Order: sequence, then C-alpha cells, then structure tokens
Amino acid sequence: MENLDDILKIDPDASVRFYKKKEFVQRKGGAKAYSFYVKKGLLRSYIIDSKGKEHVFMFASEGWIIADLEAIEFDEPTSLFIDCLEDSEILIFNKNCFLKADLSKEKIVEHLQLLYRRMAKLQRRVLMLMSSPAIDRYTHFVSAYPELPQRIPQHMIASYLGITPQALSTIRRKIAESK
Amino acid sequence: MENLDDILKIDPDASVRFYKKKEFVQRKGGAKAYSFYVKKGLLRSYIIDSKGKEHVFMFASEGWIIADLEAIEFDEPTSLFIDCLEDSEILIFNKNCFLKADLSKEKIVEHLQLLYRRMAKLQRRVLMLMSSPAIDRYTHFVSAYPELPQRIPQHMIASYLGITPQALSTIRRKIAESK
DNA sequence: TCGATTTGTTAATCTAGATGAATGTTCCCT
DNA sequence: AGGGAACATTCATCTAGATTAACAAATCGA
Repeated sequence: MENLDDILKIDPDASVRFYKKKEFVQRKGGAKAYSFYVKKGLLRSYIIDSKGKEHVFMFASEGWIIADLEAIEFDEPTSLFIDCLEDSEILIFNKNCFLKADLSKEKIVEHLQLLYRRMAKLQRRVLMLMSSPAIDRYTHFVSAYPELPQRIPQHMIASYLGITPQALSTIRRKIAESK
Repeated sequence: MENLDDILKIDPDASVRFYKKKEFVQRKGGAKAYSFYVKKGLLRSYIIDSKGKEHVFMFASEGWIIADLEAIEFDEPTSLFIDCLEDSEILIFNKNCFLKADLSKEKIVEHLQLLYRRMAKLQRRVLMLMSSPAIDRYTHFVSAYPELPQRIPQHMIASYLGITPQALSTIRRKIAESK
C-alpha cells in the first residue's frame, strides 16, 4: 500500500522490528501512538469494551498501514490494542513524517490519494454496519478480502463484522445449505 | 474546515449554488460525484437500504465538506443521497483539485492533516457502532456536536445512531428521568 | 507425543432494539 | 387562519443476534 523505502528515507526514527504471533505491537493506554507498516505478516487492531469484549477494528496484511489514528491525531492515550496474528515484520514510524518538508510534492499527493481510498473504504464499512444484516456484511467481507478468511480465525472475523462467533457459524451453515 | 477561497482559486470549475431546504444536492445513481463545501446551512448524506429505510451517514454544517467518497474514489455511480436540512449555500467542486500541481505544498499538507482528522473521527464512529449501546452513542453524539441536535430532527439523529426514532425517544426519556 | 489451549459448532434461552399502530403536537404552506 | 404533513411519544408485539453452556476437533507447546 505504501512504499517502505520511502518511509525509511523520510523518517530518521523509523525502525523495523520482528514480532512473534500474539505479540503486542501496541496496547491500550500508551502515551505515544505510532503507525505500523506491515512488511510481512498479519496484524489486527481492536478495542475491549466495558464488558470485556473484544471488537476488531481492522486487519492489516502485507503492504498495509495500521494505526490508532484517533490517538495520533488528537494526542490521546491509545485506545486500541494492536497485535500479531502471524509472525510479522513491521516498520514502526511517525505518521507525521508524511507532512515533512523534505518530501516531494508528488509523494505527498500520492499519499493523499491513498488516504482518500481508505476513507472511502471506511465509509462503506459504516454504511454496511448500519444498514446491512450480518450475512451481507460477511459475504461482502469475503468478496472484498478473499485471501483474509484463510488466515484469520473465524471468531475474529465475527468480531470484525460486529457479531458473535456463534452467529457467524450459523450464517456460514445457512450459506452452505443454500448452495 | 476548509478554506472556501482556496477551492475557488484552485478549481476553475468550482461553483457556488444556493439550495432550499429539502432540495437534493446529489441523488443515488449519479454518474459523476462532486464534493460539497457548506458555506452556510446544513446538509446530510444517507443511503436507502433494500427495505426502503434511510440511514444517515453524516451531517455537514458550516465549514464542513460532504461527499460520496466511495463514488469519487472508485468512479462508481453514487450510492448516497445528499440533501439540505436548511436553506444552504454550497460550493461544488472536484475533490481532485486538491491533487493539482499548482497548489502549494503547504496547502496540500494542510489538507492532508484535515483528512487524517476526519479518518480519526470515522474510526471512533465505527468503534462506537460496534461496541457501545445506543444510549452511549447518543450521549457521545450530543457532547461531540452540541449545536447539531437543535438543528436536526430527532428521527434523523436516530438514523445516524443506527436506531429507530422510537428507540431514541425511549432513551431520551430514560436520560431525563435519571436526572 | 500428550495434555492444554484454541477453535468451531449446535442448541436453548434471553434481550436490545425493531416493527406496527395509535395519538398528540408542531410546523409549514397557501 | 386552517388543514395537511412532518415530527415526537407511547405501548404491544416480534426478531436478529446475544448469551450461556456443552462438546468435538484442530493446533500448539514442552
């Protein structure tokens, strides 16, 4: 999604790190939030609500950037947990490096373009959450990210869709039956 | 939020128009999607689902930009309706004008910054939709946008929150009782 | 390799919020 | 000013999905 080398050149503080499956890249309550470029592997971000339940905000596989934008933008303590679903190689950097003066205008515009695309995806996510039943959200997810279901346990997909693992199990049975 | 004069200078095709309350600025199915800067008044965007129900995606008052980003980014027909809740003065422009070469780098970076903030708000919206009960979403909305409830009918706020007007009415009664 | 954790499924019961309907109120519009 | 539409509230009923629990299968770690 974003070019690794660009980031490394731009942000002198950027660093590459290797993580094991289940390791945390960020925890809730951290004072400073970074952005994470996934060079290899698979990450997920999620919150834990007042009842202790996890809610997956997003997944990020190779080439994606994952971050707690709310914390970064408004300088709040982080509210998201970010951990690894697979052993991963991650580039840690400051999102603000994209605002730096020594970056070419073309690069910035390119970055702007990517941001717009992600906003458009988020728009779709909100609309789906509000207006579509769980089964439609699931089929949309599978067709939008066909490679992810194979790498992600179903209960996490359920969480991403805003339903319980049991509900997703039932949905999948119904889909299988109707074919 | 964004500077009106900037847009006018940058996009030669940008135009200002006055709309009456209830007039449509965009309808579903349009081939070309524009961005709308609200100089004065109040707009809302929404979809109509397969059962004919409206779901408000966002409101935009003075200084905000409202657009169907999905349609713009992926060159799809528009899926959102956008109409006026008040008589409004609207600047219509091409989002792509922000990518233009004759825009100073500082302006682009400024714009990038605004985009990040809006992404952060969308992150919060998704998290709230997934993890918070309707009453919390309502109180969050009221405290985040205290001026809007006075200008927006409750059934549209309910729609924005993802609940029915009846449910919002009940929530408001409970809040009033508990005080 | 074996116990333990993680994962997925099924079923019974429960609940937040949807639906549908009736009623009153406020706001327009001409 | 007055009649119709839009708005808000209340209540009775319904339902998608949550919750709880029990169990089987797959995976993992030592």
